[in-house]
Amino acid sequence: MRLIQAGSVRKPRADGLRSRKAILDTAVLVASVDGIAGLTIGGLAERLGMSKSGLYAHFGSKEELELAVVEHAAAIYRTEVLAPSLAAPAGVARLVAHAEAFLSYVSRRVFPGGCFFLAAAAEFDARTGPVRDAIAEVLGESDRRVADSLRDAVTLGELPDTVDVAQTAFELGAVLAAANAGALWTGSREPIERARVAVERLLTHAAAS
Amino acid sequence: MRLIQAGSVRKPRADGLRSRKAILDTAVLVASVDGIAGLTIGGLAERLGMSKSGLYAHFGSKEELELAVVEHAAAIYRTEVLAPSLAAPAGVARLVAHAEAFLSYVSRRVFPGGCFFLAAAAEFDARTGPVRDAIAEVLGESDRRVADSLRDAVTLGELPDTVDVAQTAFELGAVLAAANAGALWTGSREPIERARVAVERLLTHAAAS
DNA sequence: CCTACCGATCGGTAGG
DNA sequence: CCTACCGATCGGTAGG
Repeated sequence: MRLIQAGSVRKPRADGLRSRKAILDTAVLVASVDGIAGLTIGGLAERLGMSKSGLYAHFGSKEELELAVVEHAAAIYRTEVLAPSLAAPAGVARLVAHAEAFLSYVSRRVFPGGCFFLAAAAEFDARTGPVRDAIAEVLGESDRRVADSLRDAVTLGELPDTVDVAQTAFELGAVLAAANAGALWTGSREPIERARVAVERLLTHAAAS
Repeated sequence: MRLIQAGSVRKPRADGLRSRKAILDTAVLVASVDGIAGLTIGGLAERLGMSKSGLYAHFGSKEELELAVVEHAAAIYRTEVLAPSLAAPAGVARLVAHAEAFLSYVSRRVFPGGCFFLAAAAEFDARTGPVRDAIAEVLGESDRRVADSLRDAVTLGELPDTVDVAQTAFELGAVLAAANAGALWTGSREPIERARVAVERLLTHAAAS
């Protein structure tokens, strides 16, 4: 029995994991600029100075590579955006922390092609399959962080219970996505600052509703 | 002198123009779903039941085809979104007409992959060249329609002159783009309705500022 | 991790 | 508009 699929369950060596990480670091950069469909095994291998079959030693197929790339990008997104906001106190403070973390992540160009998951969502909006599902999971986590924080703010009495949580979450998400798109398209920081103003205005309006 | 580039200046026959239109109609549909980079001469030829060299009779290169596709999509966008809003009276009415025309265009799926130019902007935000420039031209026309209408509204006394035109235009654009992205991603009409609510709220806020 | 290969498809061209 | 072709590159595999 042990021999069945022995290759896929065997423990990778330390340098195997290191080279897997090196591959994914590069793949995530390429995918953020050229799109996930823009990833090619050959192109990636050349950038890394290894052969195509060297890549196939780590990922059995293109789709496995794509999934690993999305998971690698997810870990970065959680570290850069979701973790910092969770460190802030629940409610309005966490909502503001989320917006600030997201705008910082966009303007620091953590991914050179802007927010990996907004780009991926646009690329995969007409497709189905495991890659789309993995992208949806991360987008869902981010949206839930916003909606949950709004609900917490109501529970804590920071916002009135007349606030439309889903509507406010939609508008906050719209403004953050537009900051990303605008910063990429124009190359300026203006969209980032406009998003800050809009978030503040949205929260002021929610507080007065 | 007349013989130089005689081929490219000769007058196309009527059926040549008809088949060119048929090619572009199909190409625009494909590009809206798979992206402009997802267009292939071979794939397009097969869908149209013609040979690859048949396509090269109309477009000398892939980039020429891409430019023609963007221009064809631009004509549709002007007809569906920019023309209807221009028919409305200047000011707030034209602004509302623009938003309604855009949301209608998105929810009627004039392009099956959603707004052609928002998708194209995401795809080309890291590139340079004539295709990006053609996309930028259409996005600029649309943004100008919003900003001009806001300024007209101030001139007409419909909005106070304390309104921040650029900031309001940013927020309106954000909400319309989010309606497109959300409708595509979720497949529901909810983002369209949320955008309507947000536009109304934005205008109410601007009127009271 | 490698070399060496596979069939399929890419954009594009020659010649009609 | 066509057939027939070009070199390059795609994802993937055999065998080491």
